[in-house]
Parts: sequence; structure tokens; C-alpha cells
Amino acid sequence: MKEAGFYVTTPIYYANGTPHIGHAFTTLLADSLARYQRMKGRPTRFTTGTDEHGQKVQEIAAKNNRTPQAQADAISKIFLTAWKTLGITYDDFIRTTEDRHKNVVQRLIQILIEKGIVYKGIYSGWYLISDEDFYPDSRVREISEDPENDSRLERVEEENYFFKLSEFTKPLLEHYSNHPDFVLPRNRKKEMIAMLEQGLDDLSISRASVEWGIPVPGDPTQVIYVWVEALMNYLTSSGIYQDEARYNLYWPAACQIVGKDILKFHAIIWPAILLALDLPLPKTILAHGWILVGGQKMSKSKGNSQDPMELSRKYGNDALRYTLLREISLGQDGTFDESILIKRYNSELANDLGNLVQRTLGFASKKLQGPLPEIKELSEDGRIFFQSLQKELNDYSTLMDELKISQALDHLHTYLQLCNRFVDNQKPWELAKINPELFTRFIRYMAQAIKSFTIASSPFLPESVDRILSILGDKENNKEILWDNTFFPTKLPPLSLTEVKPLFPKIKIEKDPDHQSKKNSPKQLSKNSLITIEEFKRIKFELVTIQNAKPHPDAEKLLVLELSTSTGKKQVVSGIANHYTCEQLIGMQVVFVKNLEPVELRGVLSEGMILAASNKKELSLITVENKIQEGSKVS
RNA sequence: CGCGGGGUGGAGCAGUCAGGUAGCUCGUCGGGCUCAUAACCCGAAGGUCGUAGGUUCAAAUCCUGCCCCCGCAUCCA
Repeated sequence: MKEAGFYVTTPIYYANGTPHIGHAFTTLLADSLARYQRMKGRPTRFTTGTDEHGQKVQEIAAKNNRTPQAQADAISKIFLTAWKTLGITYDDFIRTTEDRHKNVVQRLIQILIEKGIVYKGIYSGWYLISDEDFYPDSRVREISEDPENDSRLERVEEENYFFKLSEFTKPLLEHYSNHPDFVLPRNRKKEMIAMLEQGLDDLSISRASVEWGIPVPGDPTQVIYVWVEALMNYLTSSGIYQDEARYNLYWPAACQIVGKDILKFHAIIWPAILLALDLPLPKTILAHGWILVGGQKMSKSKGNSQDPMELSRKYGNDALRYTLLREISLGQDGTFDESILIKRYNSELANDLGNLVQRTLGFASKKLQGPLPEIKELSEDGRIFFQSLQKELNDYSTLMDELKISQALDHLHTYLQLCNRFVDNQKPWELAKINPELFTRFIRYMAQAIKSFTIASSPFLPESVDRILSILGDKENNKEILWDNTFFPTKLPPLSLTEVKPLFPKIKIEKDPDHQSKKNSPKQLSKNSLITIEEFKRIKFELVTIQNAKPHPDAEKLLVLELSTSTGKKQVVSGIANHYTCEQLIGMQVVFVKNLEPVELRGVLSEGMILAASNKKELSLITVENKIQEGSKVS
């Protein structure tokens, strides 16, 4: 039997803005897996794209005064550009508004209708636009009490097409127990099984009141529910009904990456649809957690940018890709921001890798003239060294195949540590003086070790590969980037080095003024978060008057306030638009936190914050009982 | 009874499904080296794995109760 192709997908993004760090994480993860499989010589297909139908797009388009298609085009272009910038090597960027997708979807739905798995019925319940999801009466109260959803909840009573999801509970549970790796990581799988065990209701899969979508075959009054249709993109891109050879090679998908928030769609509804169609199910649905940013201990070291495009611009694609994938272990939420990137970058890329190259190849290029001679037989030292490296590569490879990315990367890091240790043990700076022959031999070993590392790590450091290989005088294009070239031969051909420049210049961390005081303070913050009076005093509150208020140009929930303070006018962005009108606010005296680090919120500078009491439903600004002079201290 | 995640040496995390010497990165302390991007190497300190109980020859891991944190979204500074 021929080896199956490796088909990896990201969700198609339903976005109304630029890609955030979560999108970038998913997509970089998929890209690295794809690069890894290609390196292993496996036929690989990597699909990403945009999800462009549905009520939300329709609404946003109307708000922006353009057609839904124009809206979709704009969104799609943003993502396309972003992925180009980040060096994403997708094989297919699918858009659900493309004809190829519409054709596939209609054909698939047609089959389901013919099979009687999709039937006509009356839907009566609630639909939450922001989620594009239906809710039973039982959950409506809780949802409508949340002010965020409030206005977005619609009573729906209409004739719909239904999918007999309920019939698939059992088959799905069977599939889960027969395929332990169907959903990873394990805790997510448990969640899905629990959900299945509660039983499933049939699913309404069409809407009469939405226009922007793919019509139900034979019934142009209805469009297909956007989620159901979007899931089918994975089949469209596989080549079903279009390219049989491609479809046979790549379907079922090897790995479908999703965020934990949309796992239900991918691990229950999607496989149910496939079962209904008698199509094979994907091998693994890989669910990752959310990327948390900031948190309490946002380092004050200048800037906490979390915008992937910004981070890529500042530090480069490889730095972003490597540190992000290294830091976040799947299966759990992880934290990532600029300071974490810098830390990882400095210690692993600059110190361990960059400096390793510098102290070996860089040193050699200064000391040696002419090429490194051939080595016919490895010394005992060299053999043992290569053996230990080989073990790390094997472990790396095994873990990669198990989709344990951050653990796999651990072994690449150990590899570097072994290299640095070898350098220390061999003392090349002495060899260079007393035994040139051993010295060149040593350098030849290191060149080999670095070459193998470079190739093995190329899925995570794709842009550095050329730079390193060219130092090794080894510019034989992409043919070199194959896993087979990581092995350690018993004979090494001659090799000539070229000039070495620092690969990963160290990022200087700006002095953090708070760091000092934190260190000096006798007590660390304890877990229950008691703070000392000194810590409290560091916050400067002041009573200020709101001089002017206007809506944020680019955000529904935010207002831009102009405050008159003891040190002049300040601008603050505040999330109170749902609770106060601009007119109400002008003239009010409120409490202002003065020494908060300024930050941009949706493009508008905010130089502090004003205080308010709030819970889920209500919000009320903190003000004074009697008017007193503005600029008064609050303590 | 909303849903979910978590509590493991100073920080951030892995390990928990299939119970059997507590692991990784960073930080701290001491030493080495001087080739290198103030980098590298070696050694050490530091943990009753939230808590109470149960099962077991054996529990971070399985069972039960309790306590505490945190999300429910990237537009609430």
C-alpha cells in the first residue's frame, strides 16, 4: 500500500479584523507540522482560509456600507497578506464564497436530503447572532441576562432543514472508543465524550431569514447554516468531486487543528456529517487552548505588544514562530507576550544556537584557511557525540509524530546543550594552538552537528536555514532540507566555511524600573494577593472632571473621554458606552488613576483609567458625594 | 446546581488516561572556562505535588469531600 498523504487544516477564520495571536498560533502550528511532514518526504497538503458567509458578515457589511462580498474580500485579503508575511506555506487558501466550495456543499447536502438524514421541520427557539449558534429555551435566560448578548438574541420560529444529529450519538461514541487518538489532547477528548453521553439533539442546518449563504439545493428560500457549510471546506479543499487523485491521497485528513472553543463543531457535528455521508473520519482533531496575554504580571519592560504582525516585524518570523510554539504546550491555555518572546529568544536562539555557531564556525573561519579536509573515520569522541545527538533527533521525531510539539522542541534544545558541552570538553581554543589537525577535525564535527540541527529545526526556524547552510558553504537549495540529511555519517566529506555573522543578535532588555522596587520589597505578593500599604500608595488616584466625551471611532463599547486633571488634559478610553451617553458624562467628577501606563485601545491612546463599579449587568461610575475641587487627591 | 480550566521547589510549565526513584525552562548560590552574541560548561540549594480522608505493598497519578484561583474572549486599561 502506498503511504497516505498528510493533510493538515486550520479552521477557516471568520474574522472581522486583523489576525490576532490566537489565529497566528493555530496557523503557525499547522505550518510547522506541514513543513515537518514535507521534510520527511511525505506528500503534504496544508489548507487554511476564510469563512465568509452568514448573518454576521451580512451585518458588518451593511454597517460598513458595502456588499457582503466586498466585506468578505476585504477580510480575506487581510488574512492572506498576514500569512504571506509570516511565511505560511499553505497549499490552499480556501474561501467559502468560491464556486468550488458552493458546488461541493450543495452536492453533499443533496446527498443528505436524499438519504433522509436531512429533513424539513419547524424550528422554534433562540438564535444568538454573535455565536452563530442556536440555543434551547432552557438557556435563554442566562444568555439574555448577559448584557453583551442581550440585543443579539433573536426569537426564531421558522421552517428549517434539520440534520438527524441525534442518530449519531452511538456511532460517534463507538468511533471514539475505537480511535483513541481521534481527539487530542486527552482532557479534550473526555469533554467531548461527556457531551456525547448526554445525548444529542437534531440540528437545524438552514436559515430562511439569512440571505448571505449557500442556498439549500432545491429550495432557494433557505441558506445552509454557516457552521455546517464551513466545516465542509475541508472536503472541498481535499479535492472531492474535483480531483479524485488528490482526494484519494489526502482524505481523510491527518490532523485538523482547532481552538478549544470550536471543538464541539469539529469533534461532534463534523464527524457526524461525515458518518452520514459514509465518508472516512479525520485521523486526529487537535485542540489547543487559548493564548492568554498580559495578566497581572505583565512585565513593564517596554511594551507588551501581542499583535503577531508587530512581533514579527520587530523580531522576525523565526523568532515569533519558534518562541510561540516552544512556549505554549497544547492542551492547556498558555501565556505569551513580548517579554516571554524576548526571554526565550535570548536564551535559546541567541545564546545557545547563535553563540554556538559563532564560537565554533565563527572561530574557525578566523583561524583556518582553506577547506576542512575529509574525515575518513570518526574518532571515539566524535562517535559518542554524534550518537548522543542522534538520540535527541530520534526523540524529537517521535514526539513530532505524536503531535507533542513543545515537548519535541525540548529535545532540539537539549541537542544544542550537548553541542555546547562538547565544545567545552574539547577545548578548541587549545587545539587551535597545539594540534591543528585535531582542531580541524573538531570543527568538521561541529559543522556536521550544526547542519543536522538546522535541517531538523527547519519547520520552526524556516528562515534561518539558508543563512546557516550558506555558512557551511552548502547552498544546494531545498534538496538539503530533508530529514534524511540529518543523519550522522561515519565519513565526512571536505567542506569550506564562509564568513560568519551573528545569526540571532541578542535583544537588549530595557531596564525595568519596577523590577528594582519589587526586589527590594520584603514580601512577594502572596497567592491570596494581599498587598502592602506601600504597594497601594504607588497608585495615584485623583478626582477629575470629564470635559468632553465622544464615541470611539472604531469600537462599539468604548468612549473616548477628555479629562481635566491637575497636570492638564488627559485622554482616556473607557468601556462604558453601553451604560452612559456622552451627554450624561460631560461635567461629571470621577476618580482617575493617574500613573497607569498609557496604552492604545483600538487605535486610540488611553492615558489612564477611570473607576467604576460593575457586574455582569450594570455599571456605575465612582464619583464624589459633594462637588469638590478637581485635582483633589483620592486616598 | 450555568460551562469550563487550574492549584507540582522563587516564576512559568510537563508529568495524571495505562499508580512504582518528582522532570523541564528561567531565576538564585558556588565553581570552571576564556573560543564566543557579558555568551558556554560543571556543581548545589530549594518541593509533605491545594487540603482532609479512602483504596493499595505502593498515590502528584485512582475514589470521595472541602478550600482557593482563573476564563467564558482578544473592544471594558
